[in-house]
Amino acid sequence: MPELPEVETVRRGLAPVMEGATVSRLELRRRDLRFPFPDQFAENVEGQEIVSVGRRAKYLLVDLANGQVIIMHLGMSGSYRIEEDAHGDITPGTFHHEKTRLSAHDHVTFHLVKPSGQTARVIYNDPRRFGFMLMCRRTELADHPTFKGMGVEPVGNALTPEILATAMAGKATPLKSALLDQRVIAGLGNIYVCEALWRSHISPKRKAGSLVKKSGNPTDRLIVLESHIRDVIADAIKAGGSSLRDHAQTDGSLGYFQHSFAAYDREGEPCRHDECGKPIKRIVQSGRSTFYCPSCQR
DNA sequence: CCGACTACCTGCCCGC
DNA sequence: TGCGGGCAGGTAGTCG
Repeated sequence: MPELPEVETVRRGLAPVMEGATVSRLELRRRDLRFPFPDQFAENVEGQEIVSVGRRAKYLLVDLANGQVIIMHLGMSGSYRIEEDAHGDITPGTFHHEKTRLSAHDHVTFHLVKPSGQTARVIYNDPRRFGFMLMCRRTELADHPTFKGMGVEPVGNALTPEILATAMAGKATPLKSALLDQRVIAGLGNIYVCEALWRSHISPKRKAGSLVKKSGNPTDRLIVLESHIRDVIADAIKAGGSSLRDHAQTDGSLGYFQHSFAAYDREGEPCRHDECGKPIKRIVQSGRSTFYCPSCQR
């Protein structure tokens, strides 16, 4: 499911439940997802208060009071759901997990106790198990291999046309591939790259370097693209992300940005640009589907 | 150093 | 109805 807007939506769902709560138990139903869980994972998490739930690119970051941070990635099919007990639901001696109805791909459960004494469970489900959980000290996060060399966020003011120009100057690689490179922009994925290019009327096949002037400055078209990247990400976050296939938010509700797709997954359907209406085409670039309008994306 | 390709894994959808 | 092939939001490792 997840590119940046979906991960941000998940973060916003988890934060109110997790922040300030203490992890009474971390239940691992297998020894690995895509990678083995960290050594002493449960031991390092159990008993800790959760200080905050953050995000970097497509990663969720759960800060613990002991200075460790859990780095979580949802892969392609990961999702979280929250089960909250009403106050007083749990009588002493009752096991929390007796109330949980687990399904086949529920791999991890965070058993939580809020400051009020209310209990809750945050359950990670991931059929394909491309997701993973890592851990490191907060102070070493920036040097962690996962984040070292990672590019800027396409939210806020971090991304600029100049940054894109620097990254793309002289590159013969297709623009689509350059935009998917997490070392340039962190958090863009296949859907939103296609959408941003469509909004910008720019072909995904164009050479990345063709949007940079000889002086190294961004062309006007690159300036347009940069603003559309930020817009489409902001629009998608506002819509609660995109819910494709079985994905849901932490409360089970669905994002609705997929209804706003103009290019992604619309092969053969008419281009939505005014006075175009030509069919959207699907091609494969570096092994992944690209959807675009050959008529008005140049 | 780069870019292209493959592996990882399950489920769904489509055509035969 | 059943089955095989293709495809899916991701990243990391290998190879040229």
